[in-house]
Amino acid sequence: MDTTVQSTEDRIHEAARKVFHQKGFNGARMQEIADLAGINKALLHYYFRNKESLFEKVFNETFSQIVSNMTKIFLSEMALMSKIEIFVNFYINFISQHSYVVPFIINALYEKPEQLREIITRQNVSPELLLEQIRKQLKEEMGLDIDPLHIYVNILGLTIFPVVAKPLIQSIFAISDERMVVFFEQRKTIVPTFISNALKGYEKNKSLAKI
Amino acid sequence: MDTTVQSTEDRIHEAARKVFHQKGFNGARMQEIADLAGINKALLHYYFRNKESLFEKVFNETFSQIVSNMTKIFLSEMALMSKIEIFVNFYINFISQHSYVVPFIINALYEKPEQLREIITRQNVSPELLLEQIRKQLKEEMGLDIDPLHIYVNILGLTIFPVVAKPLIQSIFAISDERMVVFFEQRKTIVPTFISNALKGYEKNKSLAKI
DNA sequence: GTCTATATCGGGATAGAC
DNA sequence: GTCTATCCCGATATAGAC
Repeated sequence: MDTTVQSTEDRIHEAARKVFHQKGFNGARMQEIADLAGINKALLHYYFRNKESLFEKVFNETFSQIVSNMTKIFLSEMALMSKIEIFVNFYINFISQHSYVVPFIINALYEKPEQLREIITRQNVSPELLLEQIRKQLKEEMGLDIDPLHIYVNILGLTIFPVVAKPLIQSIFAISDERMVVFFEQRKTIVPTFISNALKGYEKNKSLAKI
Repeated sequence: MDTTVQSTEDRIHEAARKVFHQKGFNGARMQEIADLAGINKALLHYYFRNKESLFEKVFNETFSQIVSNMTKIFLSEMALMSKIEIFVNFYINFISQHSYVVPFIINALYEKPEQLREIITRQNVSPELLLEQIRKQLKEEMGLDIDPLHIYVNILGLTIFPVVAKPLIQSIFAISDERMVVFFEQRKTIVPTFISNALKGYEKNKSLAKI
């Protein structure tokens, strides 16, 4: 018995993930998913009633993966700047390898906001812990009373935006694929340095730090 | 003669912009565009051969608007930090009012990279000037030899990402619409300060500034 | 569980009258 | 230029045999 052979359901699931990630709900074709899974369309509907339910499954899984990746490093026990370094490194690698994931989530949230909103709330994410942890570390390690949400969003923006907007940046600045690889490698050190500099700036100018 | 009444072509054009921006190419329906323009589908095809050509028109216009907004402030004659302040202020307002525009462009570039790539190159954007200008100002006003592309991308990421990812952030952190408005108002001052701090950090640590 | 065949419908595009 | 009617394909979904 060959355990490397996945069950049909798993193959469908994997194929659906790939196609939905790349094409989005509207762009995805059930035929393409079936082909990729090595089955026919009828069998898709045998396992999943319809396209919607298959999509929801993929969205749920992907969303929780994203959130988990975005939060778990910051919930660990390390110095804040170490967390930032690790996060930036990890995330640039992760999104480079799965460049479709974040646009997929963002796009999905624009395509069907109301349906997905409730799906998300059902996932009981607990971001309060995360923000509280960051607030505590900003205070204790750097003496800063800054809104942790802004700092966290800054970290995300500096890390995620360039990867997501890669096609846009590449088009505007006419950058080759090879130079883009170098560019993202550089960012693994540039971004943490940039953030570190910014936070140190607040330290010696604490009258402005209170936001 | 009422000059406030647009020509049919203009009404189609405006309707197409709205629908494509919100739904993307695959999500958009010719019927919806026709309804919004107050005409029927046949007339759409009379003015524009097919969906593709109508989309291209919208994409072209939107893309050049985005690029123009992204670059013109930095090509003017002001201190770099003033430019950054103005840019962040302007862009947070602009994207908040047109929240679909950036996702539209990014999504479009993922949906049909090869077709759009050539359309973009035809627009002869000149980003070299922009980067050269930023490099010059970093050097002359702050004594920094930093890659201007990274700094520029940082500015974009800090400004644009939170607006684009607004639905995501709002879902994860369970933030009300009202608090989001406040959040973006705060960012108009927080982001320039953050950037200013970061750049000042390079100044007094120039051994690390060379990237 | 898996297949082939088919129903059904939505949506882009065209024909042709006015 | 603008309309109604219609074509036609592609895509989701289902029926039913094996």
